Amino acid sequence: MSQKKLHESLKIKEDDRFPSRVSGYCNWESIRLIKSILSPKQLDLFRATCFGHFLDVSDMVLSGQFCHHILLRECHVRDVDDTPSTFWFYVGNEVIRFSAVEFCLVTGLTIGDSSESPSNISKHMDKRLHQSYFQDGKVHVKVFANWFRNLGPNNNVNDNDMVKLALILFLEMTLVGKDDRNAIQYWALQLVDDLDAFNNFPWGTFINGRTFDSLSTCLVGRDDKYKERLESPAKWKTEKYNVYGFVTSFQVWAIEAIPKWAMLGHASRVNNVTPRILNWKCTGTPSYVELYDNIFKYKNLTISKFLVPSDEEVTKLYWAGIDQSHFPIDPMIVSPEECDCGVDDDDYEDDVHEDIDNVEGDAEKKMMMVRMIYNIQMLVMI
DNA sequence: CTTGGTTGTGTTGGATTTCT
DNA sequence: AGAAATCCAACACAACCAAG
Repeated sequence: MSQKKLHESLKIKEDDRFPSRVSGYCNWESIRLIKSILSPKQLDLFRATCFGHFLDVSDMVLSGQFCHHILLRECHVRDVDDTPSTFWFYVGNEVIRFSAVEFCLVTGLTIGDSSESPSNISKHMDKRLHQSYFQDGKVHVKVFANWFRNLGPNNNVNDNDMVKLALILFLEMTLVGKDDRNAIQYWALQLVDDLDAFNNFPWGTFINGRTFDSLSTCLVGRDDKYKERLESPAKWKTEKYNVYGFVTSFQVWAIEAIPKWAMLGHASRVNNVTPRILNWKCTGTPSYVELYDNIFKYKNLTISKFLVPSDEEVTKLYWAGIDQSHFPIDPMIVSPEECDCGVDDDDYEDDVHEDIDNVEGDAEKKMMMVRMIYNIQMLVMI
């Protein structure tokens, strides 16, 4: 992969990189709450669900600056046929990939068919939980969390319901990661009443999609905004954005992709199990400049281009939905001329279609090559 | 020790988008 | 069109740290 091309494909040019404050709505207080309120028996039941392993996640402090540095290095890429959306970041002198593969290996959440909309799935289910605990009224995340907190450890909610409500609490506060003034997703409260259906739901696809949407839009247009702001008389010069969704998955992936982060002491390996989110404790929140000086300015940085599942991981249920041939091991770099920057929305669709028509043959060939190389690499690794 | 800068976090008004 | 849901961003504040 030519460095020059990679450089040109950056969504934000090197000279336009800007400092910013970053926060996420992914709140791990849910796990602390659940641990303090559920009985040992209820915790065992929770542990057996699709979110059970998250009980063992260590401290997860978000380093907004670390995430920001990576997001600043996003490349323009072309999606290949039905390829699920994939990020490529130009870090050091190479690219690193964040796709559903990485999300899956980090979180242990299943990737699967999500053709049917979630609210449709639970349409026919009754609203028993909603009615018995909230009289079918509005339930905002904050209200729900407070209600849960006030239950205390000695409540009279039965074991099964307690586990179901805890699942929703974790889903809303941590995985979905949104403003806590928003309402919880009522369809999830219906779905959870059928635990089997809930456990089999492709949460990985759902949460990854949400996280991807937020990560891919949070920087759009912000470099220009930053410049404007610097020149304006506004008192408030700092750029700031919030990331929705499950940012922790992005950070833990980044820790594995850029080993220097852990070497500098910002994260420490506490385990060697699956999924990988259980292996890391995150404590460091170094500044933007410090990160540049110690990590991002280096061109010979050691990185992991993409995550490769271990022998153990390929046997896991959550891995079953992944078809690796759908995930290119090299980005389909798009040059600035082909990118959508500065193109009006109306014209954009047509432009894209033209582009695809022009390069379809090449893209096909390239993908075949990519898949071949990938298969060979996989064989070598095994 | 103080000071000033940077960070994450919490709270909030209000703008924007989506739903009905 | 109007309401509800969702998101943006302006603060305030405490913890931390490095320089003076």
